[in-house]
Amino acid sequence: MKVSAIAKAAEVTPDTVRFYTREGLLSPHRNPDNNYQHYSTEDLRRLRFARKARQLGFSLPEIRSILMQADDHHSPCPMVRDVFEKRLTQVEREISELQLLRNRMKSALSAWQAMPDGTPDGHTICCLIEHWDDGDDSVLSTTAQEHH
Amino acid sequence: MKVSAIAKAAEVTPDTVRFYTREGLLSPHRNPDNNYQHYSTEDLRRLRFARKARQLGFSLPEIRSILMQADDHHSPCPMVRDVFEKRLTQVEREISELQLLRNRMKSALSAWQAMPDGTPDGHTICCLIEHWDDGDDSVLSTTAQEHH
DNA sequence: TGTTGACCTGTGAGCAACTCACAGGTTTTA
DNA sequence: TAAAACCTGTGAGTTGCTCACAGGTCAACA
Repeated sequence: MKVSAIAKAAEVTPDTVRFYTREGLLSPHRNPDNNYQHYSTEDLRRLRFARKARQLGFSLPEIRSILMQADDHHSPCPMVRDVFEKRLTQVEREISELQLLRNRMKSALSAWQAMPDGTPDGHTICCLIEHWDDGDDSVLSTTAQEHH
Repeated sequence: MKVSAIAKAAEVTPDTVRFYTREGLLSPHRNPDNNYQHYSTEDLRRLRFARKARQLGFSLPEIRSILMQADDHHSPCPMVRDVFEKRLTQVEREISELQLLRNRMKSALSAWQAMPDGTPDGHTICCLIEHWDDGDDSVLSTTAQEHH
């Protein structure tokens, strides 16, 4: 298989395939005639595995070490269970932080219903935000940093 | 105020202050004697405003344009209401995607209770992940990409 | 007066996981 | 035979910081 073929088979872009190859997750061989990469069905399995693992929240370095352990005929499963549980905890924390944020946004929004827009007068920039009481319990300090 | 002073007053690091200055959110003047930056209380207000807006999920470009509108004596509030509502929608979508992920992780975890670890045999990498049925409704495709 | 330490300066790289653009070589199709 | 569609690697862009570096400035103490 060439890049586009394996990419289509795993439902990713050719760029992602090339990226994973650079990162050492896939090891195609090269056709000396035209310098093209050739991917085996083994590579396809690895690629699909990597995508599944990504969906479960594993990082690329984590996935790489799982693959390398498997290459050495060591079972990566205990490590997987471990990282997986840590990730689950993380997901639950993210959820509750986002729920907190949502609640605060909703109450801000309803508080704003009553407020006029106002024009900046040199003392206030946007009253909506400045007068928003963030009730900071400092649990949220790193929350909203990673949205799209 | 010098960098460290304004940073402490707004509870951020001096690096963040310098970064925001580079990004044009703050406009200190410079002491020609020693080349140091001097921040006014106006800058402090802007910095605090920016942090509040960040907590609410505004991006730096968004914050910059709010500040610029305010500098021009146009009220940024209508724009704020607009972006804010879009952001709320986004937060709610993120929450439900994360909840979906959490549920799938939990059921995977309990399914794994019964499974042995197994050693890679060339046909399987890590049975835990490979045998995980992701039940992909393609709503999750971009979900787990932005954690820590 | 010297020197130690704490501060300041700007710039450039690093993070994560891609995505896109570029310039050039190859293969397929009309 | 020539255009279209593919392949190659590399380098930069994304977001919001954070950290490192090399060098300049300043206050205090011996």
